[in-house]
Amino acid sequence: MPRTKPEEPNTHRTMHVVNHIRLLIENGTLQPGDKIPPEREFARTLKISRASLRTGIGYLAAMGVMKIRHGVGTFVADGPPEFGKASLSLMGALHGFQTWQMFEARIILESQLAALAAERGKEEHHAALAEQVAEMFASLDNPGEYLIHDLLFHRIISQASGNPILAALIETITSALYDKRRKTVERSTDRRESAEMHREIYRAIRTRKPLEARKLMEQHLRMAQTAQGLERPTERRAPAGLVKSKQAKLEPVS
Amino acid sequence: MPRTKPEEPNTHRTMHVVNHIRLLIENGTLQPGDKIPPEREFARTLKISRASLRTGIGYLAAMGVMKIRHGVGTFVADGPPEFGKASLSLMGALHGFQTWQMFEARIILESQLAALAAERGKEEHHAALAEQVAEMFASLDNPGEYLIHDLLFHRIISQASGNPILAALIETITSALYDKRRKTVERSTDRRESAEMHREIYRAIRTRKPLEARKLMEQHLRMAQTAQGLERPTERRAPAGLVKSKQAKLEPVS
DNA sequence: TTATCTACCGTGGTCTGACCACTTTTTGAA
DNA sequence: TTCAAAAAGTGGTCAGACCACGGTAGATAA
Repeated sequence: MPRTKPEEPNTHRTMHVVNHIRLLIENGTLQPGDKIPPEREFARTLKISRASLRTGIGYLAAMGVMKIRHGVGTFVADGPPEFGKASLSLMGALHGFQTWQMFEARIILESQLAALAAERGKEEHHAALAEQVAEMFASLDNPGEYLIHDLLFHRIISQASGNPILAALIETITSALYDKRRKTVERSTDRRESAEMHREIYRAIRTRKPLEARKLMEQHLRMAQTAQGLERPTERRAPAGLVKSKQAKLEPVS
Repeated sequence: MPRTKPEEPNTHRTMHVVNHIRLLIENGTLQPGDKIPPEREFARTLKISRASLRTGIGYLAAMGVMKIRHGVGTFVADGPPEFGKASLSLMGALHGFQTWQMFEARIILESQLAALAAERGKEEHHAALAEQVAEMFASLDNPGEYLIHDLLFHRIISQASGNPILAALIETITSALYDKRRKTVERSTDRRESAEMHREIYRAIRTRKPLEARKLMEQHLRMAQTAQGLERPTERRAPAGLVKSKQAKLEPVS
């Protein structure tokens, strides 16, 4: 009789909490924006200590599934899907992500997203895009306002693409890029040019021209990249031996 | 004198821990694979309770930055960069991700990744790819073994792309897809065909033909998708009113 | 009556210290 | 020498108390 362990109430309380909440979400009991019971009460319900419950909730919060508001309560995340805010930042510190790499990822993803939006976008998306373009033209002299509509424009395209996973990926990268972007002081003429590019993208999407939408989006983003001096450093390939910077070491694929 | 608060030892202990460890990583004190001090000791060092320290560590672990091993210690994650394992799964439950959407994201990302690898791949990557292709041909009759080399092949391409962010994105999606994939019983003839496609992709990368590499990769993945019956459901667009399934509701862009 | 402030309450945040569970290392007996 | 038992080291859980924040209802002032 090697091991007789019929019941195992162990199995990490953390995951117990995570799975429990996952079930509540999957079966519709918990919807985005909903509030979960207070910690003390919820802990009693699950028959675990409040400390363990908090560990599980913290886990979910770290991944952007839950939003905790001190003194108010804990809620299921609403708004656009997004991976943990600090996630990219932390991973960046660990693996030496460069800003130009974030931009490259964004260009690749968002260009494709624009093409998908052109294929699948619905009338409601077209209307929303048109509105944002109009708002952009209306706020050429208000950098803060302009930026908001710029962000919304891109977010609507994400939704119109019909692929929430790609949308979430983009959202994560964009939010990480946002801080740096905000610091850039753009000239009014830049904004005008930018607004017109957005309008062209909108038209390509509305008239369902995926190839053109992709091309325009890529062009737009490359221009934005250049404006912030975030291009990929010129490739000066090492002749023979590779010079490894501190974090450039190649993962051994374990 | 309304408020005299020169020092603010508050600022969420959790983030305090996160930032502290982030700094240790950024300045090189902590490298992937390193072990951090025992909780009791570390907590004393940071002048916080062990409970708070654990909250912070849990946060980092949730995002895949730290790996906790009960009875052994807590370590900085090594291996390929990857966002939290359960992350996609949780987000999927919350926003109704579909399997075909995961596959679509993978196709888009990985095709582009193959193109980048063809542009930037180094000799070491070419060698590693060749080895995996050889191993694949050598294990046509061993599904488990074959799958390992298949995964490694794609992972090496990720590294060769020179963009660790895109690599991390792919890694996350792939690992989420892995479980479903493992269940599929593939025929030996399928594997042979698959292996030959991999070889062609390898050749395109080695001879630095980005367009061809992308095309082949896309072709390969679409075939894999079909083999598992994960295509996008045929678009039967609703005539007038849109029928919204439970999770298909459009985010209101907040 | 209306506006404002303040005290209270509910909720998440932190602390303490004890004990449990898993691994690895050491010990000591066969 | 071998191997099983004990000890040590580390993360996991628990309990209960108290702190900090945000919202709100009642008290107070205009």
